[in-house]
Amino acid sequence: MTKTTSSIRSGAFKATRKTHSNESAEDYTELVADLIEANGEARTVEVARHLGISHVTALRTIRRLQNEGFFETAKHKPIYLTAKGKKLAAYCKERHQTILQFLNLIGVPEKVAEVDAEGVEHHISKETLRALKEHISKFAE
Amino acid sequence: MTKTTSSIRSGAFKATRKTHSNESAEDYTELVADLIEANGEARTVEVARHLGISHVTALRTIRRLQNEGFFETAKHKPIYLTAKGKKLAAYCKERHQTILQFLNLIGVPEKVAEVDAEGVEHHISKETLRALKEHISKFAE
DNA sequence: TCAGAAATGTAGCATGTGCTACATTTACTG
DNA sequence: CAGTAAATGTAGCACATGCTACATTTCTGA
Repeated sequence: MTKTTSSIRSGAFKATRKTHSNESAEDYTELVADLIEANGEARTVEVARHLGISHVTALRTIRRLQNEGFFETAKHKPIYLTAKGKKLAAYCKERHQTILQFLNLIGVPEKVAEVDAEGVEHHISKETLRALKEHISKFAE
Repeated sequence: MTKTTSSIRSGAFKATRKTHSNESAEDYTELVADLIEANGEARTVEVARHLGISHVTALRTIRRLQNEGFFETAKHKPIYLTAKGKKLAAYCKERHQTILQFLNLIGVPEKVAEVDAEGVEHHISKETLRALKEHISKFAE
């Protein structure tokens, strides 16, 4: 019994780590989409302000995400979303709303729900999202 | 309207980042508890195997968590949990079970549920956990 | 128009987490 | 009890993300 009775589920941990590396893409694209909708454009300082980080960190990450094809931007210019970025932002926004709806449904206070949704959303698979939606509809009857 | 119509909710992002820094403590203590329960002791290589990472990475993190008061260990010796570590592990284990129960309840396939639970659990507040439990009981009637 | 404010950019540092390669220590087995 | 396998440890690298300090560019208003 050297193999341990608890099964080795390194797969789940690996999956979580992989998801982590996408979190910034999800947060940034969604935020940039919001800023564009609200202001017509998204600027680095605004992104930094909303995320509560320094403008330098925001700048560096925006550049990385630009290289990865989520943003289009140029020196001293605003940030725009590519098609890829828009798609991701739309998906994230909808997922975020669904999670908030669900947390609201089960009676989680609004402020707590906002924080939890922010942390949790990156780790919700399409299957779970679908299940959540169905579950919500049952109650909306 | 330079302030942006969308409210600035940097608080939620900050909270998520803070939670992130505790994720390894949660994963490691829970895993070490499982290993001790199964094998009588926890060794670095086993931790590494279960997490799907190299033993070097596991070693370094275990050391950090030892400095932070979660583990007791010594060179070439097994890893044990401090009272602080045991408390955290127990809380995490129960939370994990609750989340799995909930995902099962709404019909998420087992394998997907395992991955989602692993990713999500670190971001579930006490309030949401309580709400989840109450929600589950309603259905268990 | 031009000076100061705001935004952007660069340099350089820290921490956490991932890796491989290699060294040493411990444990097992013939 | 010696030799090898397994476990542990060290050195040194990478990347993502956080920071401050300082430089440069752009915008804005008197």
